[in-house]
Amino acid sequence: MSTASDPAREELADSLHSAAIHLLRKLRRADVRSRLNAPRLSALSVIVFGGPLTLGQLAAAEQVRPPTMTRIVHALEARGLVKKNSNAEDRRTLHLSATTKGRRVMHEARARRIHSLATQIEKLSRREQERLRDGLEIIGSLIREL
Amino acid sequence: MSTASDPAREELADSLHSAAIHLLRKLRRADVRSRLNAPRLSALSVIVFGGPLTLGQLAAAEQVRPPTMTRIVHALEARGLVKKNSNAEDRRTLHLSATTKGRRVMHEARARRIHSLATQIEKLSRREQERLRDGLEIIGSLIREL
DNA sequence: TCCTGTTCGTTAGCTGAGCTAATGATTTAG
DNA sequence: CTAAATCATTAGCTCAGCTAACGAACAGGA
Repeated sequence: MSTASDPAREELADSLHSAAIHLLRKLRRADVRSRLNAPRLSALSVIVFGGPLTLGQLAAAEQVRPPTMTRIVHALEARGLVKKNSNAEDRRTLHLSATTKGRRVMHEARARRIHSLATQIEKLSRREQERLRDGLEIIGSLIREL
Repeated sequence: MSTASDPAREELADSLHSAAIHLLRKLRRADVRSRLNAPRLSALSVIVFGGPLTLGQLAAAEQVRPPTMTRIVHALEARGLVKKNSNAEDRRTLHLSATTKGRRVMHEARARRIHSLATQIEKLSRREQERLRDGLEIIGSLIREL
């Protein structure tokens, strides 16, 4: 068992933190051509795969406050990627759904965005890809608990 | 060997992308008390550990354009964490170095910033921590190649 | 020596993410 | 049927990232 001051654990946390910063900075530039940056692409993905959902649900899924999501959705709507449907059940809420164009653009942008990453992953051995997948699984659960 | 259209690899790239986004969003909030957000803390760390260096070198190390780094350094300087020393060798450049306060604040902020993360890591089994470290190593090399 | 081109950092000006606080509209509860 | 809660938006702030343009300083050749 580790003690509370285990430096290895802090170092681990630190490199995780650092990796996230640098990875995002890289990916941000990798996708200049697409008009979809990381937050927008991520939100659109949730709408595409998560079916119709309200803005509040989307904000919760993306771990963001509603005002932040309002603006992201507005940008997506302005580009014709997302449709805001009023909800007859509860007229305070919206039903967000992806348009056909939204679906297409999402898949294209996603492919572009992760292309450089996938290219690097391709160079890894089968065993290394295994280890990467394994580590990501743990990181995912870590984030969920945060 | 994987083929170029291996969906597993794209899925891997995608979850890496997604993990980075969500992790940073979480950590951003975790550290409200500290006046040091992720980019500033990261830059200060490089200055503390990387000894005196110029703004251009720092920008390169952080994978950011000079104007971006100019503003980050300005904020650090305004808080008395970093000193800009003129360089006699080449008066176009600066020598950036951390102040005593800068070193102290960096260590404190770093500890705070990764605390929630380290707490979660603490809950992982020894084996899981191993897998996390392993995955991060691969992610690190991936980023370097990007 | 001086002129020219290059390099370094800064400034100006833009887009966009994230937040809190306050507001209007609607629904729910009492 | 009024009061409280909930949902999305607006306003207003800090900050990160970029490109373009610029002044200051260096380096090299006529």
